[in-house]
Amino acid sequence: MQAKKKSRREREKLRQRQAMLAGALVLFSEKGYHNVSMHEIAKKSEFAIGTLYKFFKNKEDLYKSLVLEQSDQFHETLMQSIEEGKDEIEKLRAYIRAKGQLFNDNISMFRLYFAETRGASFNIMAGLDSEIREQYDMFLRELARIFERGIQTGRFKKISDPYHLAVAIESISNAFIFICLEAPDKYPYPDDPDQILDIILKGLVSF
Amino acid sequence: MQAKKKSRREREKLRQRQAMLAGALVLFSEKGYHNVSMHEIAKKSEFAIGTLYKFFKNKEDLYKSLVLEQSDQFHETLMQSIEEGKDEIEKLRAYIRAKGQLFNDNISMFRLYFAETRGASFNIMAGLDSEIREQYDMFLRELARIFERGIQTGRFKKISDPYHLAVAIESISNAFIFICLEAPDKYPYPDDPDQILDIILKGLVSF
DNA sequence: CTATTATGTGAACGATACGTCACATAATAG
DNA sequence: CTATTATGTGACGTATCGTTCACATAATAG
Repeated sequence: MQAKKKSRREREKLRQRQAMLAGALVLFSEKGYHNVSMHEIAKKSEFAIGTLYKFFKNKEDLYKSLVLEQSDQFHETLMQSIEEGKDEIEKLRAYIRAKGQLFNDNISMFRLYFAETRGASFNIMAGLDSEIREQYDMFLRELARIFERGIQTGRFKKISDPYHLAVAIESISNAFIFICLEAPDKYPYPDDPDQILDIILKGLVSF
Repeated sequence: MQAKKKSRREREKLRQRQAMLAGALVLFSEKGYHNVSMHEIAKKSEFAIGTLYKFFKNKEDLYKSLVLEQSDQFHETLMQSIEEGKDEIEKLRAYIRAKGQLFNDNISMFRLYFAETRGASFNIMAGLDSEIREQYDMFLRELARIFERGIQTGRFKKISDPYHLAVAIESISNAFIFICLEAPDKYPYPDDPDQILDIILKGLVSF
C-alpha cells in the first residue's frame, strides 16, 4: 500500500471525496436515487455544486462510485467471514454473524446494497447492476462450495443442489434483515446464528 | 356483482383505463417509476396526455392504482392457493406451484410486486408502501399458521418460530424466482415444488 | 338537424434539476 | 511581495417533465 505516500493535498482531496460520498450515501439510502438532487448532496456535504462536479463527472458517476465502493467493502467482509470457521457449519455461522454485524454497523449501506442486488433499481444503470450482480454471484458460488464440501465429507445430506442451498441461506438471512428493518423490537436479528441456520440444517418434517 | 349493470359507456371507460394501466405496467416494470414520463405512458397506450389526467389525478395516483390493483390480484391468488391442499404439506406445495404459475404468466407484474414489497422503493410514496406491506404481512401470518398447525398436529418438528418459517419459505421461493429472472435456462423455476420445499422440510445435517 | 353535454386533445406553462463556466479565492513558486 | 497555478464557487443556461386548460370532436337529447 502507498497510503503514506500521498501528499497532504492528495489526502485532503480524498477526505473531501469521502465526505461527499458519505453525504450522498445518507441521502440516497433515505430517499433513493431520483429523489436526491446534486444540490442537496452539495449542501449536505458542505461543498458547492461545482466542486462536486470536479470530483464526479455527473450524478450517475457519483452514484456508481458510491455503490461500487460500498459494495466492494461489503463483499470483502463477507468473503473473509466464510474463511474463518474451521468446519462447514462454523463457516456458515461466521457468515451469518458477520452479516448481522455489518447490518447493525451500517444500515444505510445495507439499504443501498439491497436496492442494487435485489431488483427495483431497474435499468437505471445496467452497467453497474451487472458488475454488482457478478460479485454477488461470486459470493453465492463460494457459499455453494461450502455446502458442496459438506456433502462430500458426509457432514451434510444431499437434500438439494449446493448452489440452491447457497441461494436459500442467503435469502433467508436477508429476509431476517428485512423484517428486522421494519420491526427491530419484534424481530431482532438473532445473536445466535443457529436460529437462522437451523431452518435449513434441521429437517422440519417429523419422519 | 354488478358487472352487467354497467352501461356501454362505462364499460368503454373501464377498457380505456385498463389499456392505460397495461401500458404503464410494461413501462414501469421495465424502467422504474422515475424513468417513465406521463407522455410516454400516453403514447404507449395511445391516448392524449389530457385523457390520462381525466382518469388519474396525477402520476402518483396512476402508479398507486396500478400497483395496488396488481398487488391485490396477486395476493388473492396466493391466498386461494393455500386453501387448496388438504394437509399442511399439500398447502405449501400448492402455494409454491401457484407462485411459479403467477410468475410465468406475468413477469412485469412480478417485477413491480418485488419492487414494492421488498425495500428499495424508498419513500417515493410511503402510504402505498404501508398498504402493500400490511397485505404482504397478512399473507405471511397465514403461511405461519400452516406451520403452526403442522407443529401442533405433530406433523412438523418445532425447529423454529412459525412466522420465521413462513418468512423463510417466502424468501426462498422469491430467491428462486430471482435467479430464474436472470438465467431462466440455467435456473428455471422448478416444476416440482418439493425442490424448493425440501430445503426446509428435510434436514440438512446428517445426524 | 340543432343544441347541449360529455369526452378527448395537445400546445403551453411552471417547476425542478442537471451540468457549465466565468469568476473568486487560496496555495505555491520565484 | 508578486505572479502563477490550482482549487472552490454558485448564478445561470438548458432540458425535461408533470400538469393544466382552452379548444376540438363526438355522443346524446330534443
